[in-house]
Amino acid sequence: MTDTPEKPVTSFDVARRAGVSRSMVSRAFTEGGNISQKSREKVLKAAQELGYRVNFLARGLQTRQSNLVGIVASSLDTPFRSKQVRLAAQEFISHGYRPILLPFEPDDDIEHWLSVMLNYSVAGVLVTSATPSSKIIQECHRLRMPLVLINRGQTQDIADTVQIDVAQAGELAFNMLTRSGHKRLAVAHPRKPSYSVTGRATAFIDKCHSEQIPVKEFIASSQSYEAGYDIGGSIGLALDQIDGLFCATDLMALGVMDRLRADWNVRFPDDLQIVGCDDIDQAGWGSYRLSTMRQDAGEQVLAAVGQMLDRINNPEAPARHFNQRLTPIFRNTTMSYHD
Amino acid sequence: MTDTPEKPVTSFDVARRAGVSRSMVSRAFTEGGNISQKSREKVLKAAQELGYRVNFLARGLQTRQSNLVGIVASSLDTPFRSKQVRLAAQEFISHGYRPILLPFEPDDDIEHWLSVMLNYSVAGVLVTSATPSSKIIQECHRLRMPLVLINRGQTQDIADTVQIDVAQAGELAFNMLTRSGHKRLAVAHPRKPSYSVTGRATAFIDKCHSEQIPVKEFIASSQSYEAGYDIGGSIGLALDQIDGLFCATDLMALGVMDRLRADWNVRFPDDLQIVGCDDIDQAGWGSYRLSTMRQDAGEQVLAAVGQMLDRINNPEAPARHFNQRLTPIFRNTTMSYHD
DNA sequence: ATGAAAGCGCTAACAG
DNA sequence: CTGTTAGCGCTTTCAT
Repeated sequence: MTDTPEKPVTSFDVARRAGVSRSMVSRAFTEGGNISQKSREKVLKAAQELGYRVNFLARGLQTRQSNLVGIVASSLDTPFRSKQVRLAAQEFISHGYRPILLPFEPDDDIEHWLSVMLNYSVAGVLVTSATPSSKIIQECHRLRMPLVLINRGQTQDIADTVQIDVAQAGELAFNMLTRSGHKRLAVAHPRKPSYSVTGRATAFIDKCHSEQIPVKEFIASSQSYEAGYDIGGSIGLALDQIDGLFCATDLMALGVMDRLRADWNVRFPDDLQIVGCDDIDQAGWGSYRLSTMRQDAGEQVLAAVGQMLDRINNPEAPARHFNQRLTPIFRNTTMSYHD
Repeated sequence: MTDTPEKPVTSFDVARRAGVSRSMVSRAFTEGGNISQKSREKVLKAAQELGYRVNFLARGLQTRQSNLVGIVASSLDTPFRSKQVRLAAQEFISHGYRPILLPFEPDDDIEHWLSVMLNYSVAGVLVTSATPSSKIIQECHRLRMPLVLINRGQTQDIADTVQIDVAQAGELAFNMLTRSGHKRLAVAHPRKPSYSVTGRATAFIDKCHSEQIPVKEFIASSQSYEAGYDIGGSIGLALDQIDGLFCATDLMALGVMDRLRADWNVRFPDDLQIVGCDDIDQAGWGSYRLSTMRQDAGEQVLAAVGQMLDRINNPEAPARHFNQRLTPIFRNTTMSYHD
C-alpha cells in the first residue's frame, strides 16, 4: 500500500486502464447497464486497482436527481426526538438516500434552512417539530420539492403530513385517568402552542367538558423535564383538589413526579394518578414506571418516509395525511379498574 | 404567486434576464466576486424574480470541493450521543458545512459507510463511537479525506482524535469515592471493550491497585440503563463488601440505582456511594442526583470540528490528539470529605 | 455491445 | 469590470 498523495481518479482513468471508453465505465457502475459481463469485470478490476469511486455529485448533476434528503429537527437531544431522527435517518439510508441533518433551534429561521436545502437539490425534506410558514411550503410545492411534516397538523393541504390523532389522545388520557372512578382532573401543558402537544391537552380538556367534569389547567414554560419540575410547585399546592393529572409530555411528567415527591412526598398513584405521553425510555425506568401513551416513532417514520418516496415518484399526487393512534401503556402511576 | 410547474432555473436564465453573462451571475453569488455593485444588484434582482438558487452540487463539481461532511455515530438515541451529534451538526453548520448523518448500529460495517462518504466527496468525516479498521483509516489518509475520531484512542497516528483522558478519569472517580475515607470499592463496566468506556474502568482499577486497595469488578452486558439494572442484581448480592461503586457510564449508574433501590432498599450515599461518568441530563434529575464526572460535549465537539477544519486547510499537517479532562460533579450519591 | 459527442449547472482563466 | 472559452466528472442519446 503506497502512501503517495494521489490525484482523484476519474472514470477516464479507469477507461484507459481497462482499454475501454468512459461510457463503458459508467455502464459498469449502473444497475442494468447495457454491458457484457466480460467488459464489466474488466472495468471493475481496473477500478479496483485504481481505487476509483463514482462521484455521486457529478452523477446527480447529469441525471438531475440527487439522493440527498434533508431532515430538519428541533430539540434533537431530547429522548423522543433523537429516536425519531435515528429511525428516519436509517429508513432513508435503507432506501438509498443520504440524510443531511439540520438541527433547528427555537430561535432559528426555518425558512432559511428549507431554502438552503434547495441549494443541494435534495430529493425531499422531512420536517419535525417546527412549523414552516405557508409561504415556504408553497415555495417548496412550486419547486416540486417534496416536503413532509411530522406532528404539525395539516395546515396546508399541500404538503404531506403525519401526526398523532389528538382527539384520540385526549380521550385516551381521560379514560386512563378515570377508569378507576376518579374524576378530579388536571392537565399540564407548555405555554408555547404546538399542534401535537397543545392539541392533545386541548382535546383532553374538551373531553372533560363533554363529560361535565371540571379540569384544572397548569401552564408550563416549556415541555422539558425542568419545566415539569417547576410546574410541579403549583401542582403541589393544588393537591387537595385533584386526583388525576395528564401531562402533555413524558418529560414534563417525570419532572412533575420528581418535584412532587421531593417537596410533597406524594406517592403515585395513591395520592395522585398521572399519565404522560410519548413513552420515552425514561418513562419505563424504575424510579418512574410512568403510565403513558405510546407514540410509535417507528410507525411514524415509516409513514413519513413512505410518503416522501411516493411523492418523489409522483410529485403531482394529492397530499396525504397519516393520522397516528396512540396506544395506552399502563404502568404504576394509574390505578386499576373500579368495578 | 403562480403555481405552474417550473423548470429549474439556471444561471443562464438569470444572465439573460439581467442582460449579462453567466460569469456575472456566478460572481454576483460568490463572496468577494469581482463585480460592480450595480451589476450585482441587477443580477440579484433578476435571480429573485426568477426564484434562482445556486446549485451547490454543480459548484462543488467545478471548484472540486463540497461543503458536505459526514457524521458517523452509533447509538444516536442515547442521551450523551444525541447531544454530541446535535452540537457537532450545529458547529459544522455554523462553519458553512452540511452534515450527512450516518447512524451506525453495532452490526453495521463502518468501512462501508466511510467508503460511501467517499462517493460524495465530503470535506471530511467525524466518527464517534465506532472503531474503523486501520485499513480504512489508511485509505482515507491516502485519499486525503480528513477523518477525526472521537473517543477511540489514538490507534493510528494518522487520524486526528479527541478523547477523554482515561487515566485522569480513573483517578478522579477513585478520589470522589474515597475522599470520605471509604475504601471498599467496585467498578461496573460493559463487557464489550471500547477505548473510552473500558479505558476509564481500567484506569480506575489501576489506581486502586497502585493505592493497594482491592476492587471488585462487575461486568455488564452493555452500557445501557437496562444493563445497569441487570448488573444491579449482582451488586446487590455483594452489598456487604463494598461502599463505593464507579459505573463506567451514567446510564448504567442510573439502572444500578433503580435496581438497588427496588430490590435492596439501598439508600445513596449512606448504604453505597456511586459515581457515574458523562453527566447526562438524567443524572441531575430529582430521583437520582447522581455524582458524576462531566465529559463536556461542547468542548469535545469544538475540538473535533476545529481539528477537521484545520486539516481541510492543511491536509499534510501531522495528526493531532486532544485529550479532554473530566470535571467532577458532586451531587447526592457521594459523601463529603472526612476530616 | 460499444464508442463518440453532447451537455448537466457551474466557476475559473484569460482576454479585453 | 465584463464576456468568452474551457472543463469539473459523469451519463446519455445516437450511431456503429
